Amino acid sequence: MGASKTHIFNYSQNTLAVMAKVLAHPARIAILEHIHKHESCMCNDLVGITGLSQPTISQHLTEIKKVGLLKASFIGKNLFYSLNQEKWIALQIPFNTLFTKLNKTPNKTTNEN
Amino acid sequence: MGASKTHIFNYSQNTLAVMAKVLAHPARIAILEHIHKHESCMCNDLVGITGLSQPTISQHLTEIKKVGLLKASFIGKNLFYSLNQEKWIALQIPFNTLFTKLNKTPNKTTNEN
DNA sequence: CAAAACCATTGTAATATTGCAATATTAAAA
DNA sequence: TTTTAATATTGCAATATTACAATGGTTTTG
Repeated sequence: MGASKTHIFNYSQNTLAVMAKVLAHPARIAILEHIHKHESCMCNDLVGITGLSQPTISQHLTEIKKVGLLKASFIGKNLFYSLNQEKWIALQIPFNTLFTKLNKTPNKTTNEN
Repeated sequence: MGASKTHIFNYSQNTLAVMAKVLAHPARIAILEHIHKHESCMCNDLVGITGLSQPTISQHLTEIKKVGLLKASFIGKNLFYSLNQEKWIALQIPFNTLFTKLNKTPNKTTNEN
């Protein structure tokens, strides 16, 4: 069937899965790291750095943009991408929520999810 | 071409991507939450809870097992899965490393990745 | 032993993802 | 206005993922 049955699951589960998917490719992690390290980047840089083709990089950037993690702005004449810090912080919340929840021994007396 | 060019990227990037991929499906998040909440589970429970078929659940469990997040043990006569707490804690490290690294304004004087 | 319960595996189909060549598109420079 | 550059989009091919029916292997019950 191929398509995930997202309707079965709750909002938190689906949201976290979407965020995780963005981090689920090493190129996108490398892109995020590079963009942050250089504060921003003219994204043909990424082609040279990764060795991936320009359309492939563009595609990965689109995936990262889709969840709002990138800000685009002109510096002088060129378009630069930079990390949307607010979104980056926000992204950590569902991860940390799950991390914390599953760290502790569950309390049987409290409610269900 | 369809296959990720993992050789282009470094160990941390590939490792994090693999971990993220495990969390990149709501069913696997639901499974992890359920297993933790009930300490362990007889995994036909998950079929009833999610509405996914038994082979699909089994497949997702295999994915989670592959990264070592599950421990299997017999309780009485039945096979129960439980969360490998050590692995769960360990999984958080690369995520938090990336989270923290990209939180701060990068220090231009320090070294490259 | 036969039936039932549970789970894994296999086979198959549908859809998604990854990647690149070719081709737009857009904006600055000549 | 043409050329150049940077990036986006389209089209296609290869591979991966998701899902389930059918089947197989175990173990427990009857």
